[in-house]
Amino acid sequence: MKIREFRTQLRKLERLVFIQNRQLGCCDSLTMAQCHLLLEIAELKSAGIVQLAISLGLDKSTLSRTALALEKNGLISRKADPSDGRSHQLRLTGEGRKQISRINREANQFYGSLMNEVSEVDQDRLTENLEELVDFLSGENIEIS
Amino acid sequence: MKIREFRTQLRKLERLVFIQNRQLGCCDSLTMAQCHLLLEIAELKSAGIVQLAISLGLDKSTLSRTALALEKNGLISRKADPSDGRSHQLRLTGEGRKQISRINREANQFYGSLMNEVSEVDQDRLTENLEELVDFLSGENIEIS
DNA sequence: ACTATATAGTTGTATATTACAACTATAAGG
DNA sequence: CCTTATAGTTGTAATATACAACTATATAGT
Repeated sequence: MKIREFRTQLRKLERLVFIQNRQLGCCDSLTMAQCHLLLEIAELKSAGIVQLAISLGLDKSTLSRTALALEKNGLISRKADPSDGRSHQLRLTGEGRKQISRINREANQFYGSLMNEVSEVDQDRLTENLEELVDFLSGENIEIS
Repeated sequence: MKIREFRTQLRKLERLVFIQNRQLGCCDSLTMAQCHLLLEIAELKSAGIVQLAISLGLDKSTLSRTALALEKNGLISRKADPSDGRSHQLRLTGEGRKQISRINREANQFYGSLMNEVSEVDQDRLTENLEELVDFLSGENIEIS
């Protein structure tokens, strides 16, 4: 059984990603939590606090405060949901989109320089490996042949 | 270029691992940092604060305090290094080893139940995939064929 | 329509995680 | 010995997070 080896590697990966995230530093102007939230809002286009809390696996109070910080920084805006008086939809502002570009540029540079070290075939394989792992850890592995 | 896809998946993996770690909860008696440190000491058998700080990628002050907590909980002991009066070697106590067993039992159960969902061949492939990713992200990819 | 319950979000509070800087004590090289 | 390097601790501050209590709005049952 490979579980022990698997777990050891997973811990290594965890720490690597932690350290790399800190080095990338989200352009030095955002905290990590803010950066994660910004990227998630970008992905969902428009979302409320509770929805974001669920999709990031965090408490809604945490998200409420992090979103407030992003709003103060002018990176997102909130708009009352006309169909539900309790809910506010969060969206990127123009400045938010610029920030996303900066984050992407830095991250692409970092991961791009790693990718340049390996062949195109390996690049594809690494990405597939990663997807497979994500599916596996999500418990969405039923259809892996 | 697969970078964008790769990064998206990496963020997903990050959150998955974060949430799963919290659910596993290190047997409800340790914080996550303490759990990581305990596992690292188990791996190194015996180590000083600075060595652990380097191998975990954290500041020595952080490790100093986390180690103190583990010591107070009776999970590790420290012994003055006879060859260097500044250094203290940290080691697991019997209780620490028991805790490690509990952590491993819980984690093996969790990952084991995921592993049971896939074939043995896939289990091996997933572990290899993970190793390859760790090497890639470490920048130790020079010899990947 | 009225009341009970559920949901979206905010705020108060506490804890954990971490880094940086300043410090003490010991080591090692000249 | 004197200077510099290293191991570890302590003070301080920022970040990250959860849980519980709260407000306001929505929805369902009667």
